[in-house]
Amino acid sequence: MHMALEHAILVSLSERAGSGYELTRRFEKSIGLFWSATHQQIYRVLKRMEEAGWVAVDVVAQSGRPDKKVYTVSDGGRTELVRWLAEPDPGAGPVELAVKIRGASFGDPSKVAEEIVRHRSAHAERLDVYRQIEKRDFPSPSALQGWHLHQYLVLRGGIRVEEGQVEWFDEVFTALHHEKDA
Amino acid sequence: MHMALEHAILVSLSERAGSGYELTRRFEKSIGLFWSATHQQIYRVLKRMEEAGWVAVDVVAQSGRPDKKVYTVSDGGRTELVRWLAEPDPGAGPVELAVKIRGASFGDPSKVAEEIVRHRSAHAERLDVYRQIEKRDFPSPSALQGWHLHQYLVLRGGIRVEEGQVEWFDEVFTALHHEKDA
DNA sequence: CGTTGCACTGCACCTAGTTGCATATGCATC
DNA sequence: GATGCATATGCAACTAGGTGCAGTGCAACG
Repeated sequence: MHMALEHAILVSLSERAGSGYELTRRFEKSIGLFWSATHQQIYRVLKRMEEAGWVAVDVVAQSGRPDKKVYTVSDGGRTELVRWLAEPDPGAGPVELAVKIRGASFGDPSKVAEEIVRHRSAHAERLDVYRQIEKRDFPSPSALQGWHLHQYLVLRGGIRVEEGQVEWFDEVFTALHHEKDA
Repeated sequence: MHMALEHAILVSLSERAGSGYELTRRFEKSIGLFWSATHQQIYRVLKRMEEAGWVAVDVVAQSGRPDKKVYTVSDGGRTELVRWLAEPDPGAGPVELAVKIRGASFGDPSKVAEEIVRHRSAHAERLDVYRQIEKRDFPSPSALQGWHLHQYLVLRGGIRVEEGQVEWFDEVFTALHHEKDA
């Protein structure tokens, strides 16, 4: 699962321009509820993004503080974000999808909805596999002990995670779908 | 979130001895339902573990196939596994905890149960924070549109994930607790 | 006036992990 | 007999990311 920090930063900067330092704070809070990135990584990626022409820098002098480099998404960055939002990514995890959802307004939300549908079915299939394993290997769970019980509990974790994912995807799709109509 | 692949391998090898190749297959399947590791990484870690005296190697000649190196957990490895299973790790994610649960029988299951309780409360707290944000920032979700809607949906994802985690932790704790009595 | 502390950026080094390639054995298949 | 596939191991090079350290500027505390 590659993190695609670039795109998370593009989304965040699209919402509001900011410096590397500010972005670090944001990743510690709202975005970073499920995502973490050190300032180092952010500075490095910002540099790379600047070289790629995805962002523009603006050095801002501040009173009482060192200068800061405020980054803004440039045309190249907007184009890339639109491309990425529309591109199917079978390897994307919930975190990447959350970034796509959060950035949907900066591209085509219906494309994001399509991606959600694809992932919903992938997770539904996996959930099905888990449930079949559960039925086949653990027909009477209350009798389990030791090692077998522990294996069962881990499987239960997988089932709960997938259930949650599928329900979430449904919620997201329904909401995006209704929004389209409005 | 460092993966602690060493410990996952220790657990897997405790269940059954095997070669690097076999471990790679296992990580693709049962364990790797939520965990991935390439053969490269596994070979490298096995080498490191051998040097650390956690595993012992046994070269086995096979008919019709190249030789394989079968790894077994040694005393040093068992000690380390017991230590790791009992050690609290606030930075552990659900994946690491799943490994601990799966390996509980090779250490002290009640210590693992304690760790589960700790994480349960951490996730319950986080869930509470999310729910407060939900109530405060999105009092009437059905009216949301665009960007605000998308932010809300991501928050919903976080809430669902945490809910699932907490429920799972409860299930695990209850099961481990009953097992203790039996 | 010195120290502490925050805002802000950055370098150098380390670890974990992936990708691509190499190599060897033996089977089945065309 | 060649080609391809599965088993089995490994090296070399690369990427992503984290850790440690360092420096600047200014403000507030004592």
